[in-house]
Amino acid sequence: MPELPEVEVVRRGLERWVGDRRVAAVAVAHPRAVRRHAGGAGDFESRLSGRVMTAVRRRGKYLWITLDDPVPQSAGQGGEAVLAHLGMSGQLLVRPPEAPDEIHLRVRITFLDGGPELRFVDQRTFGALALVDTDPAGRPLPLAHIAPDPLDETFDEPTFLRSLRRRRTGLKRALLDQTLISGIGNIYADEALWRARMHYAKATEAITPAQGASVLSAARAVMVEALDKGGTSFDSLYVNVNGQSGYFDRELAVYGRTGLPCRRCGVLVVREPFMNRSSFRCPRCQPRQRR
DNA sequence: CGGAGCTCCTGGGGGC
DNA sequence: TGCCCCCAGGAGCTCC
Repeated sequence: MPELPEVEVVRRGLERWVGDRRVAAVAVAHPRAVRRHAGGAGDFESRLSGRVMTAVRRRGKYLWITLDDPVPQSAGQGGEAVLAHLGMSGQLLVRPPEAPDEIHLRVRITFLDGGPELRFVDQRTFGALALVDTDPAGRPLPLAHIAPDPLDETFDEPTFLRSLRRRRTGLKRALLDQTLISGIGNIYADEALWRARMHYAKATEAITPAQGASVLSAARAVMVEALDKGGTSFDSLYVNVNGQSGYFDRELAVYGRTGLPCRRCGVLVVREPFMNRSSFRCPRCQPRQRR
C-alpha cells in the first residue's frame, strides 16, 4: 500500500532510469489503467509516443513525469506530464524488453534507445496513469486540490494547524484527507497517532496547537524513517522501482499488530472498525477522550 | 459546501 | 480439497 515514503522511493528509482529518454511506443493493455485520461487509451498511446521524459516529481502519493515541449510555446504556458497514482497495488517497473510480461501488466512504454521499458503493473487496478496539462511551474492541473505533503518545502505548518482546527471531524479522518495534508494513508496515520499518543477519533476542533504540532511531527518522523529504510535497499537496477519500502517487517508499532504488545507499554494492540476498514491503537497509550 | 458513506477491484487467507 | 466470504484501501463521486 504505497504511501508517501514508498512513492518517493519509486520516484527516485524512476528519476534515474527514465530521465531524458524519448518514448517509442505506448501500449495500454487494460483501459481501466488510463480511466482518468480524458481522451481514452488510444489518445494516451498516440500523444505520449515520441515525447521525451524529462524529470520525475511527486506530491503526496501522486507522482508525475514531466515531458518536453513538442512545440515551443511562449513563456508562462504550462506543459504536459504523465500523472501516476499507484492506488493499492500499482508498480512502475523498469524492465529489460526481453523480460516476460507480468501477469498484471497494464501499460507498457518503450523507448527509442531500445533500453529498459517502463511498465505499469497493477493487480487491483486502483492505480492509474493519465497525460495531463501542467501549470507554468510544471504542476499537474488535476492536483490543484491536493495539499502539500509534510516533506514538501512549501508545506506551511501554521496553515495546516489552522485548517485542522477548523475541521469538524475526527483526527484520523483529517490526516487521511489529501486536501488538508497529503501523503498519509492508513498505515502512517496509525503509526503517527501512536507516536503522538492520540486517539484516532479525537475531535479536530479540540486539538491544541501543541497537539497538532506533535502529531504532525510524528507523521513526519515515521515517514522519514520509512523513506530511509526504503532508500537504503534500492541499489540494484530494477528491483526497487516498485514501492517496496522494506519498512514493514519489523518497525511498525501498531499497524497490523492486533493482540501483540504495545512496544511502549506492553498492553495489547487492538483493531477497531474505522471508515469500512481498520484502525490499530494501544488502549493505554491512546485512550478514547471524554467529551 | 463540508462531511460522511459508497464504490471501484482482485487475490490471499480463513472457516467449514 | 474446494468453495465462499471477508479483507486490504485511495480517492472520486454522490448525497445530505
